Amino acid sequence: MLLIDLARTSAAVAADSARLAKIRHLAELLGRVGPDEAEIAIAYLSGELPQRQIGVGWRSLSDLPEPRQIATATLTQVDALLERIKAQSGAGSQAARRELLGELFGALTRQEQSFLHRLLTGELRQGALNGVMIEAIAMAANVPAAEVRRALTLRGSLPAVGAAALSGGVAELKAFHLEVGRAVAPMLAQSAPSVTAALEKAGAPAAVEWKLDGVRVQAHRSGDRAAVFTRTLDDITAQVPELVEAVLGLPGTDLVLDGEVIALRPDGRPEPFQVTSGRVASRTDVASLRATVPLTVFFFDALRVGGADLLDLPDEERHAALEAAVPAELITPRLVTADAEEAEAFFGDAVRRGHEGVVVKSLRTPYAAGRRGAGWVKVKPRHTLDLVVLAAEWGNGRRRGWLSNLHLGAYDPESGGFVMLGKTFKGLTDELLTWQTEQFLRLADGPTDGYVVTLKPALVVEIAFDGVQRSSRYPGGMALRFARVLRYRPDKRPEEADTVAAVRALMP
DNA sequence: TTCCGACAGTGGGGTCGCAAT
DNA sequence: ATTGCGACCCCACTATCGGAA
Repeated sequence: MLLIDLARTSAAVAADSARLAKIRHLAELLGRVGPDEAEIAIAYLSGELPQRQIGVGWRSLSDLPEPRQIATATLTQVDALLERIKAQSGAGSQAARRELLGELFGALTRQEQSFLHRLLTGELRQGALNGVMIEAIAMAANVPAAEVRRALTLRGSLPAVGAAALSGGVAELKAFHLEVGRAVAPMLAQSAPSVTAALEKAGAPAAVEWKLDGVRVQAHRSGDRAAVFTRTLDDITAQVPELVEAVLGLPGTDLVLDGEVIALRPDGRPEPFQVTSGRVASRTDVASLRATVPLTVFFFDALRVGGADLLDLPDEERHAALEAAVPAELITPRLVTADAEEAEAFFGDAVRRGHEGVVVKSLRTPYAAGRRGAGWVKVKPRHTLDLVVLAAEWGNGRRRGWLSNLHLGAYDPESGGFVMLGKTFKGLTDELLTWQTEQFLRLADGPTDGYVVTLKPALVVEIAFDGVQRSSRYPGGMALRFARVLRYRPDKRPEEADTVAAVRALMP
């Protein structure tokens, strides 16, 4: 199959806003692809690469050769070149990658170049990723979507699952099983503004567990071997020896456990997320780092214990299996209750201990991997500040033509100026985007045709955020975490905005 | 007919490792 | 030694479609 076939299908998918139409376009193409190219086609059309990452981003893709007129590149040829690019490493590799990219793009037409460029930068923007592709595979292979979804959960790779569905139908899909040592797509949580709201979503009685501000881990043990995976199924076994030892120290020899790894201070309180994140990401000198920034693991779910797959069991039974397999000090603190007041108190206690909040879990839901079902609902406290809009950036995609991304600042009474604390684009409705674009263009303090439009400090906006963290990027040495717009405050003048000192007081 | 679950898109800050400068 | 880039850790929120109610 030719790359141009995929590029044309992608264009058709992007042109139709209806989900069912997108699915039909994708299924039609999958019906034509041969078995040896099915995985490549499925990967590309759901915005992935079979290689996962190849060390090429937006910067390496600047300055590409002129396109050709005739499309001749096959999927196999493109895949082989991407494989060669990925294989480049060491001194001179950037130039070598650039040369191979030139060779690759020089063999493509304009439409193919555009498709591959967007694919490599992760910006396919055709309105179809995994979710839609699952349905398309089901349609093309004439199998139930639920079977495709189940196999994906267990296998973690849609191209592999899709190719199996296309070649062997339901029978081949049913052959996928949980395999110790191969990561399962992790279950995700919805969020709610309060514990009471979360209890309503999950249904009482429910389990309420601490939400730790660390890194999600899936630990596998088979005999005397252990492996640890992240949320995106990356293998981080070598970076977390404490966790490996903890798992190997358990009595069971056939385990898959879900949990969170976090750096705790000697007094037991959690380090800021930045500390845990840096520790987990470090691959050099892990041995000495574990002495200074030790990691602790807290498990909250069990997917396999003693040779039995638990995915389809309700939470209550999985947790019982967890308690039987793992000592209490390695299990996330948890309260089962139907009482909203009791749950609120548990939440308050977790937050006072420095944790991020809680996750409220239905006792009845199976491990619905890879989907944000109402089975798990997270609750976190929310801070707010009134800040001043210092500048705005023009939006992309569906936000093209709108000033979208806000630069936010706190008031500094000493200088009479404003100190930038970060940016946000979240929480804005189309109506608000239209309104603010109009306002910003009136308040522009300089040219409005660049990427950033600087404003006269005049508008105050109420911002919600999760916390203040240390920053080397911003002049005040601090930045907001997960900032989002709640509403504009036309009743406030910029000098009435919150001050730098008030923000500093929120630093951990 | 209305409601709501699931998806995709639109970007945020921080950290590490590596190659280039 | 410093800088830029790619990859990945954490992520919130709105619009939209289409099946559920």
